[in-house]
Parts: sequence; structure tokens; C-alpha cells
Amino acid sequence: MLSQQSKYAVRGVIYLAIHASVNRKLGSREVGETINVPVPFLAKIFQNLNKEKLITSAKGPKGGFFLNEDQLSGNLLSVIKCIDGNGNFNSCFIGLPQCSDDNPCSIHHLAPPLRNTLINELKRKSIREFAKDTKKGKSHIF
Amino acid sequence: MLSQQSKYAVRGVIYLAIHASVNRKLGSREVGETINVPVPFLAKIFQNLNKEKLITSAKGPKGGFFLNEDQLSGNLLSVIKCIDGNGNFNSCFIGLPQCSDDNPCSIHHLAPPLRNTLINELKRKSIREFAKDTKKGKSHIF
DNA sequence: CATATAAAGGACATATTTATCTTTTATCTT
DNA sequence: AAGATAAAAGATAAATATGTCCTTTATATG
Repeated sequence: MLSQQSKYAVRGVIYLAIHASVNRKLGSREVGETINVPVPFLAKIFQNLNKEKLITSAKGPKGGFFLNEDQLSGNLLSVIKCIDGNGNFNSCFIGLPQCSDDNPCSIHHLAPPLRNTLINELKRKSIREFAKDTKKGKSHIF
Repeated sequence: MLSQQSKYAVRGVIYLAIHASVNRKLGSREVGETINVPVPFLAKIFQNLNKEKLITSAKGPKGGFFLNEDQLSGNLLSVIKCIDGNGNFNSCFIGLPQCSDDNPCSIHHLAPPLRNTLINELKRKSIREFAKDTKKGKSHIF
């Protein structure tokens, strides 16, 4: 459902949300090594997230990545879409290009309700909230 | 969520369920061309499904593939698992190897209930039923 | 039995995704 | 201003998934 890349993105972003801030920017190296994601690959991912202003970057010494308050209020769906596009989420479960509610595939009725629930939750819940839950020990990212 | 291969498999199997029988076996060519799946690729897929006795094959003239009564009573989850293994379905949504109910990832609670609903339905409903619905025009496979 | 047909099997080719490396650019610190 | 640090950018490499081809094996039919 999610590409490896957007899985890394989700984990990276949550990690930044918890551990980084304007005063404590984190490099791709530090993040990648702790959450166990290939460092140069994560760097690329962060680069793309930064381009779409989903995270903030700063060059030079004491540089690195973090999420500002605005970005912490964002959601994980944007992160996933930034990396994967809409394709993976909206596409037909068995890969038919013309599959729709009007012209459904054999298993069309199964997927969308579930997918929509997931999407809505990924949209509704802020990154800040995800970070908070993870911090509390309710969940983990590595 | 499903690989291209298992998407093809699902569509191919439903097509066979509708149009093939012991007395009317269909070749990968005929199936592939009508449902718009690369023929040699579909042949490979059918080969694997046959190995696991999810479909039946016969060599020689008038040979081809079909589903017997027993196989029609089977489910699509077996088809998907035969091609993709368990990995794609059971794996953590954000790709953590040790993710579980006891040790959940940040978004663990979101995915499994949905995934389980889907899995249960793919297990409960027989291929025969899927074929029937498709035949009725309620849905399509190409 | 000979022939034609179609699957089985395995090698090969292409495309896409994942991962790495190197150079350039920006910026903080002294 | 000079040096060090870290991201940006783009080229390259490796791995995996997708797709094709060719030879062998089995079998129905004349």
C-alpha cells in the first residue's frame, strides 16, 4: 500500500516531530542511523518533503531538519502523498484503470470503505498527535 | 497492497471461473488477450497457481486452464497468498519488522482492523460467488 | 504412431524502485 | 574573510519486480 520510501518518510517525520525543533535541528545521518533507514536515501526523502514545505531544513553548521508549529499541525497523508502521489491510495484494488463506484470491479465494494477510513484518520489526526502518542510509549517508530 | 502479479492472478482466476470448465479449458493466450494482461506473464502466474492446485491445467490439444468444483469453492485470499506470500498483507503499515499489537507502531491501530475486514471477506466469499456477481454484471474484471 | 497443440520450465530482457556517491551551494563560527 | 558543516542536486549503482522468449514435456486426435 505504501512504498518503502513513504514508510521511511512517515517514520522520519514522526521522529523529527518528537526530537527536533528550531533550536535542535537534526541531520539525516542522526535520524537515519537511529530509526534504521539508509542515510542517503532518507536525505533524499527529507529533501523532497522540504520542497513541499512539509518539513523545514537549514544548511550549514547546526543545520538540519525539523518541523515548525505549522508543520506539526499537518497530517501524515500529505507526507505520504508527497512521496507516493495519489496513485497507490486511490487506485483499484485489482488494478483496473476504469474501476469506479459506477463501474466497479469484482472486489470494488470491499476496499474503498476501509481505505477511506484509513485516509480520513491519516488526514484528521495531526503529526503532533502522532508524535505525542509515540512519545508516551503508546507506540514506536523503530 | 497487492503486487501487479496477484492483481493479474485475481482477474485471471475470476475469468476462468466464469468462462472455463473441464469441457472448455482456456489457454493463457485467450485469457490474457481478453482481460488485457501480458500473455507470457499470465502463463507464469497460472503455472504457479496450478502448482498449488488453486487452478487445474491440462497439456496438449484442447488443453488449458480451468477451476474444478473444489477450486471454485476456494477463496481469493489463497490466490493472493500463493503469489505474494503473507508479507504484503500482514506486514506493518510503516514497515517495522517487530510491529505487533503488544508493541505497536505509531499508526498500528489504524490499519489492522481495516485489513482484517478485507482479509475476512476475501476468505469468506468463494470464488464461485465472485464469479457469479461478475457474471450478473454487478462488477467487471477488464 | 505421427503430428499438432498447449503447458512447464528455465534463461533472458526491461523497467522501476531502492540505495549510494560526488559535487555544489548555503551558512554558521571563529 | 576562512574553514567547517550540512543540505541540495544530480549522476550512478544495485536490487527487485515485471515482462519475454525459447526449449522441453505431455497429450489429444487423426
